[in-house]
Amino acid sequence: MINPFTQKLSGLAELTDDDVAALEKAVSRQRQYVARHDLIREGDEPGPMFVILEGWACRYKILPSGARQIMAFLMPGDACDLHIRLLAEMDHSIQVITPAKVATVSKEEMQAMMAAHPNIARAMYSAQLVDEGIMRAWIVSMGRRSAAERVAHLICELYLRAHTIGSTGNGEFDLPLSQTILADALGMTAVHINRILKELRLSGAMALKRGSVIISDPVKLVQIAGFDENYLHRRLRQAV
Amino acid sequence: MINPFTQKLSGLAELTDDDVAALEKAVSRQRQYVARHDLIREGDEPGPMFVILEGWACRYKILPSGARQIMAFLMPGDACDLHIRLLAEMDHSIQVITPAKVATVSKEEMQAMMAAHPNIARAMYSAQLVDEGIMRAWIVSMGRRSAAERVAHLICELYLRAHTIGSTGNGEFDLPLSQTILADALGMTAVHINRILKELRLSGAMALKRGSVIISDPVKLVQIAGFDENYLHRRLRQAV
DNA sequence: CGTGCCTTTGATGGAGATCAAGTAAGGTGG
DNA sequence: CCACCTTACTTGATCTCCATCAAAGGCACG
Repeated sequence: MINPFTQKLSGLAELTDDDVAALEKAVSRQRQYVARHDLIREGDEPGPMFVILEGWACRYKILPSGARQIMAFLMPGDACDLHIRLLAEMDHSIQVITPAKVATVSKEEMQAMMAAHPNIARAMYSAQLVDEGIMRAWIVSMGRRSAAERVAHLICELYLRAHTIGSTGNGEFDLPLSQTILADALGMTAVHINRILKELRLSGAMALKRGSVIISDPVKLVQIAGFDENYLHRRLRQAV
Repeated sequence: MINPFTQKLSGLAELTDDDVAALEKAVSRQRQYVARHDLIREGDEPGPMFVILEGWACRYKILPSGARQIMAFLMPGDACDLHIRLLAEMDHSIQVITPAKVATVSKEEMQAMMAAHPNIARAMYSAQLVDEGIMRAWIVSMGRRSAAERVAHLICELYLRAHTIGSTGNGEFDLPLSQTILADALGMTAVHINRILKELRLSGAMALKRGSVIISDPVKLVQIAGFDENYLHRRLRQAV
């Protein structure tokens, strides 16, 4: 089974066998973490780049009030923070949500690999652009979408992202997020998320169960969310 | 008078005279735009990189409902979208807010400059990381801060950003944003922004007038906002 | 077989949207 | 210089969405 990092990047640029071999080698330094382990905390000095291989993680920040805001979800294949070593300290924390297997890639390894493999560099840059697009989409959701639209939009996004790493099956996919975590990501309370989920379930659009989502009516869900997948850039420019 | 792009990048990496000369040359293809001109629209194929030299711009998206969400402000010195050519189409639009002078830098020029001037490359990557930090901060604001906190936080951010390009003077700075635009950026209505501004004015923290802000009590404003400037990364790592 | 965490449901209050005017300031043409 | 127009700002009344508080049930895990 190919690793999800390679799988994701191969969707962002043409990779040769040589490129693939380099990627496989790059993620060979792996560690297993228990759920809720912080990979790095706000204020820490950035270290190596993390690549999620199994499980989910998130970027988050705790406010003085104690409230938490999740700013991004990281799923298998996602890498954090190319070039992060340029900064003196992290402005947010990264935590594993589920038990997770994570690889670390040093700055030197990364630089060498990107210099020797331009396809990989291109894929990494595209991945970063997509991540920025996702952040912008989150800003739009938080600013101008209702609670139900926000939930539906997030589920659409996560479904497509899971799809590109091959972890979906006919309208269903694993979503190891508690309602509390969804609330922290969408800027709501867990109680309200719960009501919205009930609403969406009754509408027949989707149903969230412990650990997985069933998208019973994809068309309706997309319609509720006002979802346009363009920001995920699944269709990239051919010749650059 | 040195151009603001050079000024901003020189705060992000040590630049030699040679680097500065290259930057000055890079932004020599300039054009003037009238207020509200779209530099590029959602769906367009990405072209050259834009560098704002005078005036302000913003990234935004229009929802099916007609609502607008602004996702970023661009002020003099800010560049848009390094590597954007890797994507097939824009997932958002960029519009000039005021009359503005904007330079365009082709992908080839940019690549040549970054290859020949590693300091510039480092500064550009740092700038991109800061921009990502700003987006994350916006997500936090939208998700977990009250209207007054959001406004105060944005003003703090814009003040510091304006400060690094030298366009502030003792607690006052130019802010050419209408209340409608602030509303579109902060996910509120113009009416509500107006009330919040009144509140902030009466509290003595700050006052917004046509075209400029007076920060009468910086300590109070920072306190209202819960502002921590770490995400702007004004202190960068020395040796990388 | 508890004992926590997570989910579900109800009741109530508040922040902010919406609707509806009205005021002030700048721009333009006569 | 004045009448007109446009754009931005200000204020009030009402309504909606979502947060908050409270409590009970369910599921997983030790």
